[in-house]
This record gives sequence, C-alpha cells and structure tokens, in this order.
Amino acid sequence: MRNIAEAVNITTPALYNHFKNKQSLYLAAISDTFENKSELLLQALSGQEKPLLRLHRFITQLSQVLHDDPDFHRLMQRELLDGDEERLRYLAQEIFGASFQQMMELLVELNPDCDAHSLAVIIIGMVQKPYELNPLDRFFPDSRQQHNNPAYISGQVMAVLSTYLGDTV
Amino acid sequence: MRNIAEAVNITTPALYNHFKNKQSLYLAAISDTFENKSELLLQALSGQEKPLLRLHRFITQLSQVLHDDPDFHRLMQRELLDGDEERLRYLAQEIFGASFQQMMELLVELNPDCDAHSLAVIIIGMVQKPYELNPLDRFFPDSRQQHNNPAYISGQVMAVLSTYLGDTV
DNA sequence: TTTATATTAATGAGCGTTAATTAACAAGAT
DNA sequence: ATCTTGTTAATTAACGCTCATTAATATAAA
Repeated sequence: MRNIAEAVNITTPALYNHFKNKQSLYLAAISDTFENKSELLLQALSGQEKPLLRLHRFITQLSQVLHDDPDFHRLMQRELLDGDEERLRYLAQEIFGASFQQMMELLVELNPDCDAHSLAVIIIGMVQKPYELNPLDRFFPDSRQQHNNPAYISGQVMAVLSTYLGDTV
Repeated sequence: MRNIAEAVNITTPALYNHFKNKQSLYLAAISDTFENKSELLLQALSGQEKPLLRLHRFITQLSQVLHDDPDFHRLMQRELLDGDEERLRYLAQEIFGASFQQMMELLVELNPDCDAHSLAVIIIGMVQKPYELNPLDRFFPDSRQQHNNPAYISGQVMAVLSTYLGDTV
C-alpha cells in the first residue's frame, strides 16, 4: 500500500478513500488488467474465416498480449499460484471462459476426433512458455533476441501445429 | 519461519541452530527439491535409442515429475516470478542447463533445420501448462479426470509433435 | 453546507531475528 | 568409573521493524 501510494503521489491513508482495503484494490487491479484482454482474444478466434487462419490470429494475438503487457502475464501467474477459489473461478469463467469455449469449437472444426480441451491447454502452453521462461533464457545456451519476439514465437508454434492440424482440414 | 518451526515441532529460534537465516533455509529447500529432478530428466534424454523414443521418454518423465511433486512445480513457478539473478542463473545453469542442452541436440537430430532452442521451450510449455492450469481446470467446460494424468498428457503432446518431427526422420 | 479527498499521527499485529539460558551428550583427563 | 569440558540443540523472552489500517482533522469544490 505504501508503494502504491507513493507511485500515485498521495499518502497511504488517502488510498482508503478510493478502496476499502488492500484486497479490494488488488481485485480492481486484476479486473482492470484482465478484462480488456479477454475480448481481444475472443475477437481473434471469431469470424467467418478458415479455422486455421483464426487459430493463427489467436496465437499471434495471445503472443502479442503477453509480450506487450508483462503485468498481465505476471498477475496471471501469480493468480495461478496463490489465487483462492473465488478468484480462480472468476478468472476461468468471467475472463477466459468464452475464449476457451470458442477455442475448443475451433479445434473440433479442425480435427473432430481430437480432445479439444487438452489440445487448447497445450497450445496455450506453447505460446505462453517462452515468456514464462524469459527470465531464465539469457542463462541458456543459444539464447537469441528473436526468442522474445511475438511474431517469431507465433510462427514457430504454427509451424508445429499446422502439420498436425493442417492435414485434417 | 514460525510456520516451519511448528511443522517440525520445534520453536522458531531453534531453526537458527540449523540455518543461518530464512534465506539460507529457503535455498536449501530449493536445492533439495530441484537437484534430483534434473538428473532424472537428463537420463531420460540420454541413451543410444532412436531420437523420437528418447523424446517420448523425456516428455513422459517430465510429465510424471510435475504430477508427482507439486512442490517442485510450485517452487519453479515462484522462482520464475520472483527469483533474483543469482537464483535464476543457478536454476538455468546448474539444474536445467545440461538437460536443455541435451534436449536441443536431440531436436537437431530430429530436424536439423529447426530452431532447437525455441522448439525446446515450446515443448516444455506443452507438457507443463496442463499442470499450471490445473487449479483453473475444474471451472472450464469439458474438464475431465484424464487431463491431469501424466501418461495421457504425454500422449497428447507426442501426438502433436510426432507429425511435425516424425516426417523429418 | 455538504461531500469528497487529502493530511498527520497513531495503533496493533506479524515478521525475522537475537539474547540469555539450559539440557543432553560425547571425548579426554584424572 | 568419574569428573571436566566443549559442542549441539533446545527453550523463553524480547527487540526492532514493517505492514495494513483507523482516528482525528483539514481543505477544496459543488
């Protein structure tokens, strides 16, 4: 609370005129960070274009979001580690529910026999992990600039996926 | 410190007969949790068998480790979020360096043209993300038991990968 | 005049840590 | 065998600091 107050140039108790307590300020921060992202992702998945194109658009969008807003990524990770049941439900249902559903339907279109749920999770992992491992990356061999580039990452992910999904279209 | 002391049935100051301070206790906990895992993963990658088989063994082993030792997974995530430079270097070099190197060499064997570094990260993401999203999973549609089963997860991951890597062997 | 928003000062709880002391036990000297 | 000594590991009590939060009060705008 002291850090936040300092960052917005007021004293700590003045924060309590705007938020009931630390918890409610945190929830407001989470909501503000998450809510506009979910719409971006849903839009990328929707449309009348060919499924593989929409998948590509989603992967690129997710990669871009993770790259452009590190706070979003960090808050997400922190919630997964420490979020209580109520916050996790909020995240799963209000924030990512619609996108996840849409994603699964898209995957079934591409491959009716696949386990869409499992595949969706795997794809999210492919895109997100490069950013998650980013703090470690400079200590790994063969670390290069492009490994943190959204376009490059989504290209790599699509290369792997399109051989698996492309044949079934 | 109070919680740990209570868990081991001594008083808090007695802990300081065993560890200099909280930081050193934490480092000891991390080392103990991480060090034997890295050897398991390296073993799975090594050997004279066909590359695709070794990859499968690695993915299964990683999946198994993440499933069997949730503390390992949680500590890893926490270090990625909050680890200082020294601890991240330790993790990248001492713990996962050899496995990562071996993994890259294996991927080059499978596809000499691929970006092994990028691909290695993506594969780790495919395996790890199901466990990372596990707390969220029960709020998602189509949530099933098997999505937390190591054998099932590694099967799904291999299904995606083998079409991409298998053709190039 | 009321409402919103800021301030200074203080409170109470929790934290890591240290001080001072004691009990248990092993090793060497008598 | 007993006594001395040193080490290890436990205890109770307390310290100093940080934290979120509240009380009491002031200021500015509607």
